[in-house]
Amino acid sequence: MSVKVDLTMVKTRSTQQRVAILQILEGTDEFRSAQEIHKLLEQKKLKVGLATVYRTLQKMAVQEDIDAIRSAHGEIIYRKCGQKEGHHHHLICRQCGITITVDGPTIENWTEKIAKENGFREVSHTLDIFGICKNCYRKA
Amino acid sequence: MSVKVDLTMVKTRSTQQRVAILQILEGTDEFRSAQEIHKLLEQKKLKVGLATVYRTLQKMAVQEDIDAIRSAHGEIIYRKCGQKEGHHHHLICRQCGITITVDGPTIENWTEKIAKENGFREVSHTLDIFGICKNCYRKA
DNA sequence: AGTCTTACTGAGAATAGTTATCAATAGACT
DNA sequence: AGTCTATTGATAACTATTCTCAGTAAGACT
Ligand SMILES: [Zn+2]
Ligand SMILES: [Zn+2]
Ligand SMILES: [Zn+2]
Ligand SMILES: [Zn+2]
Repeated sequence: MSVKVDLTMVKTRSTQQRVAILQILEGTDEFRSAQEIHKLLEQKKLKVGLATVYRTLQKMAVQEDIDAIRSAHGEIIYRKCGQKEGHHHHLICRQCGITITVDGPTIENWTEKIAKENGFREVSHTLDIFGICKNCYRKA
Repeated sequence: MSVKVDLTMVKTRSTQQRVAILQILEGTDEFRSAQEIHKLLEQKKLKVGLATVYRTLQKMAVQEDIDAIRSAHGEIIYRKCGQKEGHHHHLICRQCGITITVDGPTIENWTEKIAKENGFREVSHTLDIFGICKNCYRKA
C-alpha cells in the first residue's frame, strides 16, 4: 500500500503571516514581487520574515491560489487573479503589464495529448503569452 | 535605476574571445546561457573569463546580433538570430525531473491567434507541461 | 614595424533574488 | 491541556549577473 503525495492536498495552516500576505495580494490587481510584499507588510507594521514571504508565495502558487510569472527583470512576481475559478492563462503586455485572461480547449487538449503519448500522468501545465499591446505599440 | 548607455554606438573590436563565443553560438540552434557557453569554451581549451562571456553576450544582444530571452528558471539565454527552429517546449516529470522536448504547430498557432485577436504584436510565449512519468508512476 | 589610443580582458569583489538550515513557535485536533 | 507537526524567523548559502580596475591587445596612423 503506497501513499500518493499531492502537493495540493498537504494541510495548509491559516497563520497570521499567511493571512497578512493574502490581504496585500487582494488589495491590488498588479503583480508584486516577494520583496515588494515584504516592504508593504513592514509599512503596515506587520513583521513577517522575508523567507516566510518567499515560502508562502511559492506555496500559494503551487496550490494555484495565486498566479506566478517571471518578469523581464528576472524576479518572480505574484498576483491574486481576479478570475478565482477555473484554469486559464494570461496574455501579458511586456511594456505596460496589462493582462488579459485567456483560455480554451485547444492547449488543454494538446498538452493532455502530448503527455499521454509520452506515458505521463497527473498532468498540469503553465502557459503565458507575451507581446506588445495595441496601446503601447501606438506610443512607440 | 541604472543609467542606460547606447552600446550600439561604440566601436566593436574583433577579439579572439568574441570570435570564440560566436562560434559556440553558431554551432547550435538552441538557446544557451552565459554559464553554459563558458563551460563549453573551457572544454575547447579556450580560456575566456566568465565576465567576458557575460559582457560579450550582453553587447551582442543589444546590437541585435543574437536573441536574448529569460528562461522559466530565471537565466538569460542567448541564441544566434534568424531561424526560430530552436523553439520548443518541455514535458517534465515532477518526481525525477526527466525532461522530454516537445513541439508542434498547435500551440504556436493558437498563441499567435489569441494574441492577434487581442491586438498584441511581437508575440512570444512560455509553456511547460508537468506530470509523473511512466517510471516514477510504476514505483509509487 | 613602431607607437598611440582606448576598447577589451580576467580575477575577484559586490550585488540581487532566492532557497536552505534549524531551533523555536504556534495552529489544529483529541 | 497536551500532542503533533506545519510554520516561522534569522541567517547562511547559493545562483545569476554586474562592477572594479589594473593590465592587455585591437586597430589606426604614422
Ligand atoms: Zn489568472
Ligand atoms: Zn501595453
Ligand atoms: Zn519520473
Ligand atoms: Zn511554443
